Amino acid sequence: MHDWREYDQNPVSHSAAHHLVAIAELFDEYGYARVSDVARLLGITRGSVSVTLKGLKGKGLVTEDDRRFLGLSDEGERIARGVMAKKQVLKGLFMDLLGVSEEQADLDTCKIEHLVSDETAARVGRALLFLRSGSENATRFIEGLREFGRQGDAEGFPSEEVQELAREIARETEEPEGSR
Amino acid sequence: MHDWREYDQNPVSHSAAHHLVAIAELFDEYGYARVSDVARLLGITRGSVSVTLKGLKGKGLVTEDDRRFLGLSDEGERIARGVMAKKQVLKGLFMDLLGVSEEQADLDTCKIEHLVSDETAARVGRALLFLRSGSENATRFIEGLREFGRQGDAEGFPSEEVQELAREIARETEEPEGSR
DNA sequence: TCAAGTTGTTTGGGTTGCCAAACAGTGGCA
DNA sequence: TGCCACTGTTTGGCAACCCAAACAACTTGA
Repeated sequence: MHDWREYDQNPVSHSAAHHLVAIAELFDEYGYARVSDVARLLGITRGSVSVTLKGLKGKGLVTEDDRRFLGLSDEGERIARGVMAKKQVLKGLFMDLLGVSEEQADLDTCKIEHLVSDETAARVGRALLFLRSGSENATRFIEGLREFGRQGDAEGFPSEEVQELAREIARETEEPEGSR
Repeated sequence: MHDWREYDQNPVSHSAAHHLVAIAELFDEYGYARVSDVARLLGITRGSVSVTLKGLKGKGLVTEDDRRFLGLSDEGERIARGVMAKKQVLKGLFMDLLGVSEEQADLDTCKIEHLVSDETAARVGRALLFLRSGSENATRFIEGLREFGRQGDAEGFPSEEVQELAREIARETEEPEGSR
């Protein structure tokens, strides 16, 4: 169906995404962002940030002031906002719908935020808006799920129950051979 | 809250996970797996597989026959089954709950399957089981969501609507500074 | 004013994971 | 028997990323 290595064929790498988001966040909070600030926020050295940003400037995603203040181009801004929005909606999905703790949701979304497609993220957003619309259907669903969740075997992963479910889904979608 | 670079502090790398899953899938389908088979399935050279598997053998995840047939140790098997199950439940979540196309769901899950925590994956599994339990709440929710989904602006990502939602979630969870 | 701290850059090193190419071993088959 | 196809391994290269360390160019405060 497609090549499994598409995982790193994204518009920007995980690293680059974090650099862009860091600049956006620093700008939002302090009104400016410098190499050192980005390095501190990301927990890496100034040298690494300096090199990475050189590349991002080359790609036209990051700009630099005459006073060494960093900024984002329109495209860089768009990417950063997209990644930030994806993280938030995924976090909302995990917490509000699935009942995952905030700590865990944060860990999970941090890893996948930049990998999820726009389409899927948009749908997650819609689902979340629906969930928050106060619809009768939505609230009852959540209640039902919470109740249901307390029943199953909560031991480890994957539980036998979940493995059976996984096999079932695999049979249904009938992945053609060689797709991964 | 935690270091953003945890993204690559996983028990096994994305690459290693795919090698293990490939062996499991080949074994399921043909009853055996060799270096060449894995290479063909993953679309990389035999040399690369040879080197990677040397490492996985060293970690005790992969075994080798006297006839050069590959196998998985208990731990390797556990990891492979876990990743495969995660992929399937996430795919189910995206398709059945969010209405994402199979093609897109496949692309998305392929990228994140090995990154999602056991806890979150288990909860996704429970939600999916609930969805398939035929519960009145579940089916009504899906219907309501489908209807709701047709209303919003479907232009690009992130739409203004979704960005607003993201900001809202961010305000609620109130991420402490320096968490990324 | 001048020493001390901060800033951004450069350089050499290390890791992971891929490829291409060269080898060597094995099996079939004419 | 000898050739061809296939298998698995090794080697040198390359591209991302990271760090540590050394620099030069500022601020800044006593």
